[in-house]
Amino acid sequence: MNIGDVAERSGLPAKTIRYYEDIGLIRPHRSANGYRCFAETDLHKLAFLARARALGFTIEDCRTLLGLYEDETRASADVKQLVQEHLSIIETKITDLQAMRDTLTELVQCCAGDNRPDCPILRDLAGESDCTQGA
Amino acid sequence: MNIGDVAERSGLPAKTIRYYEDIGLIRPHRSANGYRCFAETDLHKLAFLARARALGFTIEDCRTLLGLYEDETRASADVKQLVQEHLSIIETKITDLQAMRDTLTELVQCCAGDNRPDCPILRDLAGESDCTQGA
DNA sequence: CCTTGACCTTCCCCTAACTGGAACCCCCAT
DNA sequence: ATGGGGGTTCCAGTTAGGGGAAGGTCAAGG
Repeated sequence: MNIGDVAERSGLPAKTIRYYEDIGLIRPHRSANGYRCFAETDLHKLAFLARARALGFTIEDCRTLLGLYEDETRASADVKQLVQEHLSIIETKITDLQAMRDTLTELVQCCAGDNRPDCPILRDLAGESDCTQGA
Repeated sequence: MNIGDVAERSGLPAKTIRYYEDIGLIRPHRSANGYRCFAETDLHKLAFLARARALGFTIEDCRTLLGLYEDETRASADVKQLVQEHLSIIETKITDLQAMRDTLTELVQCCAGDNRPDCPILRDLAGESDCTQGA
């Protein structure tokens, strides 16, 4: 298969696939004309990577996961631990974003949103006041 | 004030403050010796930026917000709209992360996490099976 | 007067994970 | 032979700074 075919079948852009080769995640063969020549196993790996990336794993996590996947003697505990660490990073991000959302929601509710300049959001950012009353 | 003082008082690293000058968010004066010389208004702006950044606004958002803050003829509607757009980006991120979390949580629960190689997480990433049973 | 240490300056490279574009090659159909 | 749609490499840019080098400045102490 050429890169266009695996791109379509894996759902990854060709650019990304070349990048993954660059950083050593995959090693497709080359045809006589210099084109990358992908086997089914390469496509399989790319699909694996696409799914792992979609679950938010970093590239380095993906590298590790791929290594574990190919290691028939792995311990599932190693996989589980990696995933749990990733999960806790995600939980932290969610918590942080929720805090932002809550604050911003409150600010938005306090702002008249008309054509007058008075704005509790800007006052808050300037540290001048709480949201519910004027400066 | 020198940069160290405003760094401490604004909570921003000196590096960040220099960067903000680089990209035109602030314009501190210079002393005769070439040192940046910050007025209270600069410190005020930096605190504004620190708070806006902590709420997840991009640097470009911050630039716009600062412009609105300094524009006495602004309409609060413009501020509100910017914040609402930012909010919807945050909501999207939260939703995405929650979806990842839910999937990963399910996968983790299915994995024995022992020293055997059999791992439903890897099977899932490989697209081989659902989580609750072997391949 | 000299030194020491803390502070400041600019400059350049590095990060993550790609994306866009330029310049060029290859293959097939007309 | 030529046009279009593949493919190739390499370079630069993205966010929001961080790390560190090489060097100027200032105040205190010996």
